[in-house]
Amino acid sequence: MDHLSTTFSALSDPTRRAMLARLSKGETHVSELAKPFLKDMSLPAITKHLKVLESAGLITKTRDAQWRSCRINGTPLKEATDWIEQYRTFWEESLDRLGEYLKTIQAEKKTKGKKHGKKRNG
Amino acid sequence: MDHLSTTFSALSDPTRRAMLARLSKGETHVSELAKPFLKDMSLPAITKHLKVLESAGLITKTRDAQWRSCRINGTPLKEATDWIEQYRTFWEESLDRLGEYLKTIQAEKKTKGKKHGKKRNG
DNA sequence: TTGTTAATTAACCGTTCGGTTAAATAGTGC
DNA sequence: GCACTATTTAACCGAACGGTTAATTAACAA
Repeated sequence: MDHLSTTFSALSDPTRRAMLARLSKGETHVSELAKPFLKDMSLPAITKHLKVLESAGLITKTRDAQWRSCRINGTPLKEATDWIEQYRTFWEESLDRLGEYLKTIQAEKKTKGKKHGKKRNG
Repeated sequence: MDHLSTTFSALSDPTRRAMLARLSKGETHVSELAKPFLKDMSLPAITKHLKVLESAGLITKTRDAQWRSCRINGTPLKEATDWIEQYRTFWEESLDRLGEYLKTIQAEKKTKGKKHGKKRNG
């Protein structure tokens, strides 16, 4: 699988995004990182999620005695955001269109207001 | 599946990203959009990909006689990029670290330069 | 060396994914 | 109505996904 696909795929799971959210507040070892999720799933499940994040390059693990410390790595996120960025016009454009639309109905309201002798905001 | 997961999942396939790339150059109907992919897969496969993009809200389809015209919609991309944005520090931080590193080796070079009577840029 | 804790691996299971082929639906035009 | 084009749906298939439990590895500590 290509790099970008791996990144987006890794980000497409809420558990993994929650893990990144936790790691954004600081480095931790697996069992501490696991705590909030152990109500919902087993430790092996967590190991798997971490492996997905790691092979996407979104985290790195360092051995610290019997603990594995996890740290977030932003590089793939930058690549993802750079890819999305090329489509920026498509959400700014629609905001523009929304602006146009609002102007249009505003104009219509004014016209109707005049017709019906009703007026709003000048 | 939550909105963000659906979006990232839709973006995690290279065929679908290629389709968005094509659509970013303008609206087209399915069969024209399909052309570059028909070497690699069948039309039903393309229908499926388009359905994934559509249910993620990344495209909208409008009926035009017997053709379905596809148009890109940026809104989910904005949501995705907004989510990623909160991690910006994690790639800028590493660039900072790179900066620090460069300054360090620059300083070292200067020292060495003085030692060897070599100097660069003042 | 034996026990304890941390984490992973192995083997398995149901569901989803990305593809296929064949059939069905829908609109155009003679 | 019939043929043609555009597109989707149905049914199926193997591989990948997200989870499980049980067993294994690895480091520390008594």
